[in-house]
Amino acid sequence: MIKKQLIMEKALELFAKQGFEATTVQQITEYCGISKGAFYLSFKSKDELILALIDHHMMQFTSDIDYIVRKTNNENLLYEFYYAAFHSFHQHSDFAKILMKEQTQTFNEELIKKMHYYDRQTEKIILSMIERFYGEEIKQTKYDLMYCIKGFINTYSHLFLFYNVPLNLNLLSESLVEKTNLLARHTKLPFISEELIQVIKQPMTEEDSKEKILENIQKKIEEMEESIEKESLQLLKQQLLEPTLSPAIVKGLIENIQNHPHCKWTSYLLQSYYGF
Amino acid sequence: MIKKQLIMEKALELFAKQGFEATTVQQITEYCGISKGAFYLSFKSKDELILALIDHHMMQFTSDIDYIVRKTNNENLLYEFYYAAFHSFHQHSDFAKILMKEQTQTFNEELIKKMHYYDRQTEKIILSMIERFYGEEIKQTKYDLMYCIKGFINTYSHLFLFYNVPLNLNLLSESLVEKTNLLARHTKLPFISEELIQVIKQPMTEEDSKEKILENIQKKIEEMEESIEKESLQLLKQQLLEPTLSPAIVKGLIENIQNHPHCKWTSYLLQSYYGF
DNA sequence: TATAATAGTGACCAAATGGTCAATTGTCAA
DNA sequence: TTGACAATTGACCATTTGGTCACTATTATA
Repeated sequence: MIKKQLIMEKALELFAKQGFEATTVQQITEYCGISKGAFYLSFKSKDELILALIDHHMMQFTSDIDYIVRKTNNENLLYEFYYAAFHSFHQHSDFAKILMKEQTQTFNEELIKKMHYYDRQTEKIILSMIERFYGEEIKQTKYDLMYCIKGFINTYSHLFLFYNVPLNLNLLSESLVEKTNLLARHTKLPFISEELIQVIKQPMTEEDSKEKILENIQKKIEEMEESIEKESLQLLKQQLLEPTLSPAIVKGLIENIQNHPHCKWTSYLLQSYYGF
Repeated sequence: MIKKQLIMEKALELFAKQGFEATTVQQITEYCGISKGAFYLSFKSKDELILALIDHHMMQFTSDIDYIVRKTNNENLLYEFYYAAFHSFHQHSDFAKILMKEQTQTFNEELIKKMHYYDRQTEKIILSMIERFYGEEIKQTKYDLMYCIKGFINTYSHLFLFYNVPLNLNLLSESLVEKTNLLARHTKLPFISEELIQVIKQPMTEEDSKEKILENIQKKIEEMEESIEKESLQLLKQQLLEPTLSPAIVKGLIENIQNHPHCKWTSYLLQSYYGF
């Protein structure tokens, strides 16, 4: 299990530097100081490794951003969002680079699906954020605004990911807040209509079904020692199988696991599921 | 020579669908209905093919956009720019897809350099456009604006490149003009300063030296039959070797070759060189 | 028609890659 | 110390890839 982590960390570095396809299993094992066989004890294939990397980091990123957006009050909402997003990209710049590089690549059907899935999650978060922040004001232009925000993050990330520029996160975030406000408050001419969004959404099929959440919870329960968090998870599992608890209690239970470092994604899924 | 074109067209399709690395020479030759040997008669290597593709299309794109920006009066400048850019992307969507996919990939040092080079050209064009259009007004924020425009094009291109959405180019362009105007007229808080741009520009070294332009002109002269355009090229070549003509005449000569389908890039280079 | 020159073919090659597995090494309870 | 079990190794394999070249077909020329 610890070996798995070592491989993931080292491989991440190599993938960021050379790209996924261009990095050989040999290189990875050499860089880890292990044998080829040992690699295949931890991962069934090279593909499984990249998939695991994507999952690990995107779960982290998505739940982090979601948490920030949830907990921040309206006044600093946009700023905190941008700050958190860029901070995360900066801190995990190797992963962010992979994300940029492999974004639209086509080797692996499953990988594409995963990317799409997490992309949708991010869009959902951004959308809920601007709906809360601007309210009715942006009803007609919210999809455009969401796309622009995504575009800003993408474009400006390049600056510090691929050039070694000194990064003033504070200024960057403030600057983008200003731009976002301008677009939100004065745009009259949206391009992305509701129906356009429907067309785009088509390819998304995989929903977070109850079964998938249960599976996730079960896994977490198994790898966790006795604690309040574990008990909360068990109760939440029961609740999913047979609803008996009141929403307040459920929310409290989710709150309980929120801060456990291994349950961020689980709590994100549950919050999405229960619509909190 | 005609074979070369066939290969480029067919390969473009495959690259767009599967990516460069994932497409084998075998697949290309089969798709063209030729033998492997024939492929290597036209291109020294697979790398040379992708390089040729990039050059061909980026020269086209860059000089087209530059021409549009030059010839359009201020009133419709932004609109025409966006329209032309998206129109070009749409018409050569296979190439645009490759551009997106291989954007930040690292296989080939030379390819990266090429991409950077054309990227800088595009930035130059956008910058000159907004400087002309907004004047002093955006002095402090022009680099941010330029990045946002690039970001808009990137972000919104995805919509029609990777999803089959019906495309209303007119609406899209108008919508982006509105956004651009908002950002240009009201942004007070730039992020990208002059010195930041200098840091980024560092890696660009390859300038369009006189020698490179001469080389290009010579090639065009050789593959051209007798015509006004050829004569103009010969005079322009002379002028580069030994300046004797007045600027007005030079400008006229460039004008002459402007419309020849094979001289668009040459005329772009000359205009850049003479600062017209 | 004969000859030369050019274009095109596809079997073949060396190198590299993801993945396997018999053999070796390490661990630890008895 | 032993021996059973698990972890680890790296030589090995099948396959694929970009690229070559001796040979054939076609076209232009005399």
